[in-house]
Amino acid sequence: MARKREFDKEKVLQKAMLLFWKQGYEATSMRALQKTMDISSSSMYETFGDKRSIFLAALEQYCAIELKQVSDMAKTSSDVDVFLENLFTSIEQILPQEQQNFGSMTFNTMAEFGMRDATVTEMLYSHFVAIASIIADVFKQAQQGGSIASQDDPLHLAHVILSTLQGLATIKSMKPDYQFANAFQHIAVKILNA
Amino acid sequence: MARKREFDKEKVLQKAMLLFWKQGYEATSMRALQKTMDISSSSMYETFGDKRSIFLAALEQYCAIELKQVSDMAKTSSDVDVFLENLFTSIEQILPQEQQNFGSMTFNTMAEFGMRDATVTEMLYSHFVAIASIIADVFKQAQQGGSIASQDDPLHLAHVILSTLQGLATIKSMKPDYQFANAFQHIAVKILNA
DNA sequence: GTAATTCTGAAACGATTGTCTCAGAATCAT
DNA sequence: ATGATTCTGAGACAATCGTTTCAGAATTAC
Repeated sequence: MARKREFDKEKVLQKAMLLFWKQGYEATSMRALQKTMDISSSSMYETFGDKRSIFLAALEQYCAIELKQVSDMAKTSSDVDVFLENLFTSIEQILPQEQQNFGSMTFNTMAEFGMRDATVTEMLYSHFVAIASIIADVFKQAQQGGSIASQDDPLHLAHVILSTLQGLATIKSMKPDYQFANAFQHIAVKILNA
Repeated sequence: MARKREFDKEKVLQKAMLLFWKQGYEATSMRALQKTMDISSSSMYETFGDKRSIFLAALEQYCAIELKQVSDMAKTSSDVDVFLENLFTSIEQILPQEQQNFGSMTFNTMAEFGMRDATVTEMLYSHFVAIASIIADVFKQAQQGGSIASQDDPLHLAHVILSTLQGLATIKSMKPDYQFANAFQHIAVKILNA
């Protein structure tokens, strides 16, 4: 029979994801990708397909990681304040091994792609909705438990806060020591009680 | 003496700005730029310099337009609610002739560049701070006049609301019929009274 | 061993990238 | 008209782009 694949598909894809995340789609060349993934170009094309396919796979992996992270936070957070705290902390390090911050890959991709690629748009939006839905569930329970005062639709609250979070992440990707970061979380708490 | 320049530098630059805004930096080629600006490549390089220089000039023009727009709104809006209304409406059309939405060029550029170019970072951040400062002034006056209830630092409020606004603009650039857009403005009003 | 499969690395494909050059047409002041 | 200046348009530069090919080494199952 045949030789087995020598590299871990997921790990190699994660390296690609990190590069796309850091540099964006257009600024990332196949040669840079290949160097980072540390496999031959032939293996790269055979395993993942062309550049767009690699990007889609990388974006999907990013979404899955982010979704799991928020989902875990929703499960383990003792109350809404802790959950919010975790949410705002999470934008500092989605992947533990990386110390630098590149913002949110989904938001970066929204900004770069706009409506150019229907597949990308669909992925990004359904992911955004999924995350917002998780956050909304936490808010809804908190409303019912009386721990937040706002009577607004929890889904509305979730969308606004998620968007604010992404905005902050984008600013911090450019200005890591952005001095107003703390204000965001403070005001987010107020939103939930207005 | 010499022949005069036949094209309007500002107008040509605006065409470049629109293309960069729509497509981002990397996705915009010099040939596409030249076609859009509708001048010869020689004139292009002689008048504006290389690609990065054109981009910097275009970004500067965008910032100036946006700054003036927000500044005008701050002056003419009768009260905070109207000002907020205008702010949220403005992301639909910064330039009147364009019907499609590309989000905010400054935010898009933040996402695309990150910290790669110190000059770009400096431009973007100082612009962000300038806009936030204008918004903060409106909030401050409203606080003193008693038309908003929040006792938070108006600059903090301004930063959060501006970031939220940019986040919304980014989402709408991908999903123009984003169904939660209205919730943003509604919640923004609540922030100012929490 | 043999046969099957998958790796690598380098080379090459045409297309496109950013940039520059230059001859000639066009426009100006005198 | 003359000379000065600035336009245009086409073409060229080396470099890089995404992608494909292929010979040979490496690893597997029998």
